[in-house]
Amino acid sequence: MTAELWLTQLHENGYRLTDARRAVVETVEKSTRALTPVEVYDLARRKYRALGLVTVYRTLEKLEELHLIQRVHQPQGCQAFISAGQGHQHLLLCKNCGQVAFFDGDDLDALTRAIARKSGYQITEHWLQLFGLCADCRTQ
Amino acid sequence: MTAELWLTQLHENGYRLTDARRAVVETVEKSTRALTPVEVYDLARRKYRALGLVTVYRTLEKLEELHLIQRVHQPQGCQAFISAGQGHQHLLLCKNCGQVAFFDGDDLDALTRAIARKSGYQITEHWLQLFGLCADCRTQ
DNA sequence: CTGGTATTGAAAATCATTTTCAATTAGTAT
DNA sequence: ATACTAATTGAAAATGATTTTCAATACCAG
Repeated sequence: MTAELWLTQLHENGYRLTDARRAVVETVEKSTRALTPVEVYDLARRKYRALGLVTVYRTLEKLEELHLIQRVHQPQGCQAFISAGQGHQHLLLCKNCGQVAFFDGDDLDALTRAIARKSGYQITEHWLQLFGLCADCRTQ
Repeated sequence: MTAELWLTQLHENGYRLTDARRAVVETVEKSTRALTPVEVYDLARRKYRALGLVTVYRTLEKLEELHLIQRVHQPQGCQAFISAGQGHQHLLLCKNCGQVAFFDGDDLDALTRAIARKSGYQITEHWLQLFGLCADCRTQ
């Protein structure tokens, strides 16, 4: 996924392409760690000085709506966003540097079925997130 | 876990027992769905009218610190708390009524090891949360 | 009972997010 | 190209959640 593709997605969904949106998209798309709206604002203003924080919020909203980014939940807070994975993927977060990796192939079907049987719940969704140290932080 | 035990825990950790804290503890301990600070405030004020919202925040903070409650992350927000499960347990949330159930016995070791190998991360923690419909909501 | 100190609630401060609004601008139709 | 028009913009104000400040109160050890 490149920034160009994200912009195309926006355009195809009826949104106009502006310098403000380009700056936000390029910033978020290339980040390998989750960014808060203010962090996006600070970084994106290097590309487009006139950018307003409100526009960052509004652009993030649209990107989330198009499933191009996703919110990251962490003990310290839940305001940060990262580019979304492809298909059904989960997050792996480095507690030290904040680096985000994706993984798929989680097969929780057996677990889910067992829990459903015991609890009487009909399970429709799951959230799984792993925390740890990335390869770089591990060796330092 | 009863409200009395929570109060004992607070006392044993050097905190004083007050009417305000008793009202908050009794409210949160007996709830089967996650409550936001304002919800706790509204409910607890039925027991202790003079309660202040600030005290609710301060008491929730202490209960979380003692691992008697835990924050619940949901798509609509992450400000709600629920009584914590025993040991290593995960949450199962009803999307309709908000009812919370706990489950344990999640064996994610095999999955975790596989992800660790592929990603190079050293995995130290995981968050797993299931969503669905509770038995009651399912049949309505 | 008493005294020292943790705790209280109200008000103000802070921080994150949303709304309002007039000016600008992207992109379509000419 | 040019003009038009609705979407988009940033600033300021409003809102909502949470934290800090502070003087008054009340818990509880002695």
